[in-house]
Amino acid sequence: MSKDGDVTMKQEYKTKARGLIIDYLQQNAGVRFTARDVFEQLKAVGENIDRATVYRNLEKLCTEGKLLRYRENDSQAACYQYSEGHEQCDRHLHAQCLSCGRVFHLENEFVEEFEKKIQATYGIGVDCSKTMIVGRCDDCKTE
Amino acid sequence: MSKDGDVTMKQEYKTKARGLIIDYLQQNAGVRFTARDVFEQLKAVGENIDRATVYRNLEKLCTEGKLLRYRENDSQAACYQYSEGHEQCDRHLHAQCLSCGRVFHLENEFVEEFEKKIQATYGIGVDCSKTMIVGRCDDCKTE
DNA sequence: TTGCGTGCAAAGGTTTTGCATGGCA
DNA sequence: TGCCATGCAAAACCTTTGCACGCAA
Repeated sequence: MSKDGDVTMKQEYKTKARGLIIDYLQQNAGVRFTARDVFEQLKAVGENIDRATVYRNLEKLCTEGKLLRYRENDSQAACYQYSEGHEQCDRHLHAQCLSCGRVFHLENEFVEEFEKKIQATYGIGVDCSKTMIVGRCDDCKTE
Repeated sequence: MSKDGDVTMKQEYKTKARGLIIDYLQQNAGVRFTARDVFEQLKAVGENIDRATVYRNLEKLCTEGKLLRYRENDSQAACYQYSEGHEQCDRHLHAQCLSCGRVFHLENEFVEEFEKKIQATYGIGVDCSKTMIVGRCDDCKTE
């Protein structure tokens, strides 16, 4: 009888597919992408990794907190972003520019203050991994 | 030659489908729902409104600003919420409990403060109509 | 009469799932 | 050997689109 919270760690293998996908993340750190992007990029360089494999790996990385997943209003596909040096993305809020797609990590005191006030005023404990502040960054405002 | 920004108002008809959909919104004010929910509820009461018609009407209501549309991380389907008395939803932020689905309208001074600080610190002008703070409300924490 | 809204059907894109196979430890 | 990851194929969903028809103004 095994449960999710099992003490024994699930074993993991280093596979070609996973390696290629992680390479993709690192080469595209800070950039928004979809599962399709990964799939097609790998295909373009002659690596035939299956769609399902891409989805399964991205899902896993999200679960581990290494990858940020979110959805944009105008797109059916989920977006992902990998950020080198931000591997605890479930601990702080994020904001995204809907024009250039960049994601900013709001690791700031006033943001924590904000979360506390939301809790105090509305009784809502904010879930950082599922919240995305959306707007437009200064670089894109002049466009 | 007509354009989107035409001076002449597009004509609108009062139709059965639209009436039924607006009824649904009013009966479900403050509740999160999907296009599918609307479709199935109408079907359940014997009203065979087409899926496409539901989508088209919801889309239109969103464009008019009467309806809030957003996407949750874990669902492929878009979510909608109608709020009686909150017809200027593009002016304040919202927070949603991912357990019960309720949406809270953050019409509060400290929220505006927060938006200003985001602008000042990160250079991002927050778009309220596309942002959803996600978390868990007190009522659902005990569950 | 005019033109918008609807129903219908079909297509397109995204994501998941079951199963057999292959490969790493 | 044992078990996880992958590839493959199919299915499930969500959403959009084109077209012809009906109905309100």
